[in-house]
Amino acid sequence: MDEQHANSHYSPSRFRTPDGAPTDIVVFTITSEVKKGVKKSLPNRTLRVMLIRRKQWPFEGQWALPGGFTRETETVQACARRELLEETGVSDVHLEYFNVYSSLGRDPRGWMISHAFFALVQEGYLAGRTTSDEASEVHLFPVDEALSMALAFDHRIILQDALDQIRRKMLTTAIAKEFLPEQFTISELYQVIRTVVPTFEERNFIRKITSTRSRKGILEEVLDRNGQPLMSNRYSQRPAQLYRFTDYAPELSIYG
Amino acid sequence: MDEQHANSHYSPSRFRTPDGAPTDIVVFTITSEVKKGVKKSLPNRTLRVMLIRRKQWPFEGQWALPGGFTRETETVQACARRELLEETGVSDVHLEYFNVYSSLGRDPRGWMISHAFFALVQEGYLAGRTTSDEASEVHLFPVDEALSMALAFDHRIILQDALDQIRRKMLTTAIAKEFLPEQFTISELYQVIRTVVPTFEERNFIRKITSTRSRKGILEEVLDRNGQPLMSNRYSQRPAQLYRFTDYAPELSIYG
DNA sequence: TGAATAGTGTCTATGAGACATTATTAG
DNA sequence: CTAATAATGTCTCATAGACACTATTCA
Repeated sequence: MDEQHANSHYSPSRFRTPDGAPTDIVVFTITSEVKKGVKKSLPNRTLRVMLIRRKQWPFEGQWALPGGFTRETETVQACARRELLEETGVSDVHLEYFNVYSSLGRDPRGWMISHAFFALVQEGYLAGRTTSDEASEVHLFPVDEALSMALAFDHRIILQDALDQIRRKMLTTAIAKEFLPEQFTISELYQVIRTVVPTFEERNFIRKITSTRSRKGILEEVLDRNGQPLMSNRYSQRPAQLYRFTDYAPELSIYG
Repeated sequence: MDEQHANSHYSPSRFRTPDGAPTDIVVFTITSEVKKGVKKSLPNRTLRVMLIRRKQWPFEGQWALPGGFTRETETVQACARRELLEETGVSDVHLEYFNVYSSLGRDPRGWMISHAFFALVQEGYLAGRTTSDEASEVHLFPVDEALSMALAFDHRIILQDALDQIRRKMLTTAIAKEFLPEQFTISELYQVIRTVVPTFEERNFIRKITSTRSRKGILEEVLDRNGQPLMSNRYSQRPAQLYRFTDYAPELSIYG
């Protein structure tokens, strides 16, 4: 294990080294329920986070974020991607590093420096793994509910930080697309934003987002083969124009 | 060293653990030189980064970012703050974590997961420590120059990432204040922004930044004891109004 | 026809952007 | 007076924000 430390100039090996570099992954998803008894209407959407009930010490029986220990053969990003695949079965989703947690005593097993990621996953991708069975070892909790629970380790803090991050990014980047199909209506987009950031409110949302000049084209209209506007009536009587995100990322500034 | 691992349920201890958790600190500063032969005029400003010449293996003799190994008695943030104080003598400056670096083989000494911070320091705070003596072991390089050098480890990548970060933050937050005195003129602010983000250009900068209604007060005018506007003629014949940053942080959004 | 969502008309005040012009002071 | 920076005048057009109104389709 110490073959790489042969060089006598290497002083840090005289000190204690970390007992592990785990990753913690905050998996967010938005679930949709159709309003019952109503005709075609927009679904009720809920921002949820995936938690796993721990089976062993420490924090046995408590809910915790999924994650695991980084191996010497992988980067922390690769570890997060591997753990996400192992625990949820999903790959090719938005997975982003956001902070490190190293407070003393955060893990009774020893000196653990944890790297926290958030993942944004479509509800459909998690099919089967997260039944509504409350006795399950894996469950999707509404974020508000999860924040009020006694989670393992410092996972409540990590969850809160992750939530702050995706709220900021929801308004300043196009990550809303991670919760939407490739083609969507303006109302769907608005609903997704509001589900993550309840304080967001724009009366004339459709005006602003579709006024090409100012937004410079964050969205573009979807056209069919004949160049005609493509509409959807999935959530409404009257068909609505479908849009998709472009690659354009506007630069934000407080100065102009 | 293993007394905390007594519990038999602790499986990760069977695996190899990291050989260290170093921090790397990208210390940015803006140096000013008065234009010679001119009367009162704005100084030439340069964004610089602090590098240290390594004295031992690995990368002996090459320039590297300051930093050091995290101890078991401190968080990585505390480590960064301690190293910054030890290597530059400064405390109470803006120090911010921005990324983790764990690619395989990035450090020939072993499995090192490095935590990267950037610090924003006023030129005056570094007095004495960074003489213009090229033979010194510590030197402030213009950022462009540093990026073209063969730095130790993956420090060129870390430096580039840090630069991207502060460019983004310069435009979306009030970190410009870290490079300015508490009271400053609009021209000084504009110069600082342009030094960090050369592509930034606003013809009517003073109009936008001082139109209270739109900016909702990022800046406020400094008044003297009699409630009269306080002016400065440090850089100009005609005295200019002094401003300071308020606590207001506008929320940015691509949607409205 | 009513419910539900989609989308437009219209008005005002404000802001962005461009450029010319004036103001203040040192030397 | 000139150099150098500070600041305002003025014009046009776009956008924000508010709110009323019309449009489309299903059941």
